[in-house]
Amino acid sequence: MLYSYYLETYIMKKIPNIYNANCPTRLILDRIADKWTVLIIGQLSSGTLRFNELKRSVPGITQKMLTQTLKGLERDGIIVRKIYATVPPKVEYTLTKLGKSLIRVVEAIRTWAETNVKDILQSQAKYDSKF
Amino acid sequence: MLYSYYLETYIMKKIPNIYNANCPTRLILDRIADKWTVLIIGQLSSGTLRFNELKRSVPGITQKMLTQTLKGLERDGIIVRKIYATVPPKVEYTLTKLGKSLIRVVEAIRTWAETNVKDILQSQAKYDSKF
DNA sequence: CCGCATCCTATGAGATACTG
DNA sequence: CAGTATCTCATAGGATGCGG
Repeated sequence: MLYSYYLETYIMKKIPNIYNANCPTRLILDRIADKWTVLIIGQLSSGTLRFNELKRSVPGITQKMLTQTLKGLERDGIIVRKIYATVPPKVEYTLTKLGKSLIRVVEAIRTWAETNVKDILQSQAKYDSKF
Repeated sequence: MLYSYYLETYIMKKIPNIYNANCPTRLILDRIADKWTVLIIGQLSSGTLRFNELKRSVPGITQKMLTQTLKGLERDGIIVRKIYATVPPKVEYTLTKLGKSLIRVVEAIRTWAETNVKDILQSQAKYDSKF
């Protein structure tokens, strides 16, 4: 079941189906579109961080959302979680190779966004002024 | 107010602040991460379509979400809306130049997603099997 | 044909309090 | 320190019915 999309498209040689909720593009969009994911990856891009270091470096994030997002990222293989059985406990989060390659994707989006933000904001202002 | 981010970063020469909700990257992520936006842009990439043509070509979309998404895209200057004062009414939607350039961004995401989906799904399966 | 208005529900996400 | 658990509220999104 987990592999249904993969089976469909890669093994059975069908074309990717963007309308499928398991479509890779949708999978990635849903992940990076998350409110906090990009911020967390941004912080980890400079190196390993502990839980509370991350919490402090991402302004406004709650413990719940940090935990939740980190779990999802670990599940996707984008970060690794290393636990030290010390007192007090210590947990480190590091980007994997996969996670590091994701930085470039976000950069591409940022480049497009920054070159076009002026047009978009102007279009929005023009649209809104009609009402 | 609408231009606050733009003023801050481009006119006042400050660096982009990804933590600001008006940050261009966040603006674009929020737009393309929308459940339907990518699908609609995908359909329009092959040419102009009418409202009900779009509705039929995007399986599962409701009238509400189609209207809502199209409005947002028009507001952002990504599509243009042309109304024909006929009976029955006819409304056509077409990608703007800006909208067409967005296709390439989505393609970049798709490329990354498709090259890495296998690893991600395997990581997820491995993670889930632990519990 | 192309919507808008309304109601309803599920999920997302913040605040708060508690534990190994 | 690094979480979990629960409560609550806001929003997104689906279903349905009406209107120009």
